[in-house]
Amino acid sequence: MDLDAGFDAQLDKSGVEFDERDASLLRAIDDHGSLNAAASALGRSYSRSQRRVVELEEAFGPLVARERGGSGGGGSTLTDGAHDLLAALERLTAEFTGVAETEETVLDGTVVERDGELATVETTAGTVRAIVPTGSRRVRLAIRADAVTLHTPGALPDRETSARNRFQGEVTAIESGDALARVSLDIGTEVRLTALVTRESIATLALSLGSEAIASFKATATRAIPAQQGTSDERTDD
Amino acid sequence: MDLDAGFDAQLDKSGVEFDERDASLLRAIDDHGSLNAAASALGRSYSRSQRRVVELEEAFGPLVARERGGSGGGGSTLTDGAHDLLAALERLTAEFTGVAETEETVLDGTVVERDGELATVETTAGTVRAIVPTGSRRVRLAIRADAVTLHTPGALPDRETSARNRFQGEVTAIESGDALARVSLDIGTEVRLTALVTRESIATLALSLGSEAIASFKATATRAIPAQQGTSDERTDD
DNA sequence: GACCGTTGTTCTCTCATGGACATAACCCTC
DNA sequence: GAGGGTTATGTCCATGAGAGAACAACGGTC
Repeated sequence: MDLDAGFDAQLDKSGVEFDERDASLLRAIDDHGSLNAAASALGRSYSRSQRRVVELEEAFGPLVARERGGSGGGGSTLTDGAHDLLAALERLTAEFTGVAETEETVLDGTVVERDGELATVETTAGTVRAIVPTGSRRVRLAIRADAVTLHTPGALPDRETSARNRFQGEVTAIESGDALARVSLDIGTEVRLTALVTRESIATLALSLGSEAIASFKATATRAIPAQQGTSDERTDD
Repeated sequence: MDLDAGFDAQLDKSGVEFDERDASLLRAIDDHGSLNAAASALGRSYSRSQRRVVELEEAFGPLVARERGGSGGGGSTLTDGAHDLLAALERLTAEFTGVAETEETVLDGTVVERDGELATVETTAGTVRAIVPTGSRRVRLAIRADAVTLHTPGALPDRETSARNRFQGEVTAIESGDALARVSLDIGTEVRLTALVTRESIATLALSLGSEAIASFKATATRAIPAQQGTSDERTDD
């Protein structure tokens, strides 16, 4: 399936959403030194852009220091708040991009024990600790490939790390890119557990097809979603 | 700042975007057994909903098995493809939600070496290996709290794990929730490195205020974004 | 064959978004 | 005081999304 994951990131405050379109407007103001030049550079109307700035400022505080009259007619510059806002959205976008591009392993399971937002989930591969939204018993766990750490068997101390979801398995595939590689592990389930690691790590861990490796991932990095009941017939939970 | 991170997840195929609104339509069809009942249950017009289904199917393949005439006049059910699509969007949404809620530590740095998409970045806290988009020298690293693993000092084998970004520091704060806790580490920089771990882990690692701990995180879980030049006065680079 | 509730198709109407344009206010330079 | 380029504000129009209504086609049941 050539199915692309996309998104539209936004920062929300007091019901007003600051999105990528707003960000490009602020950046254009920063670049051109005036709201007028910014709008025309973006091919947007001045009036809408100006009103949007006012709208944003009502929620997010001062963003654009505007000056009219004076030599050159005036101009506008961004406030520190605007720069912070831009940086925040940029960061959020980067994070989302990471998620959208990252492959993940999916395990179905049932919650057997819960302690607040954390739960113990029984899956076909074994028990997993994960963050589970309350109210769901049958869940689907998504484990991001970049959250999986690989180790050599026997080398991992049992009690001295905070990552304690652990599966041992056989390496069934290694796909190498420039500097990164995707390692698939057979952990006794239909689906393979994939880990995204550097090629460097593959060398130092001496990984090759057929070799044994331990994959570990943190409970806090494992998010669960309620399993859709479409196929299953169970609705017995609370 | 009570600034909420939000998003709008969508799956893209052949230029058509399948978003949450489409998902709710499919779910309503699944629930009510007919496109007609689904549309009116959602308060939408039938004609639009019907057209949207056709539009989606042109890109994503058969989604709704429609039957007209017959006893009861007919009805519609979802295909397996539709269920898969729903599950995929649900998963993506769950992932994004995780990101939006997760706190992160930000480090500024400069790229000193690059190997494909992977780069070595010099930061105030030390050198970090991270995934860096090509073309940027000054970057800002975002390290998600749930991607940071904690260890007791000395316990971590040097060469036998694939997580090799490592910082030792002193615990400066522990905020405990029900089952999770946020640990702040002083790693010699202004900003604290925060890790999201289970309370259980805090106990087994014997963490307390003032104790030393090692934080490690994978290069592949560390994404960089080009640093905006706004506040800084350096513009000497390319 | 009539009935019925569904799917399919087409039309008009409304509403929100945003561009295009005009005008006023501003304030420094000349 | 005139000029000039900016911010600020209002009005008109094009576009698209979606509601609503009307009507044909369908294929079981009665």
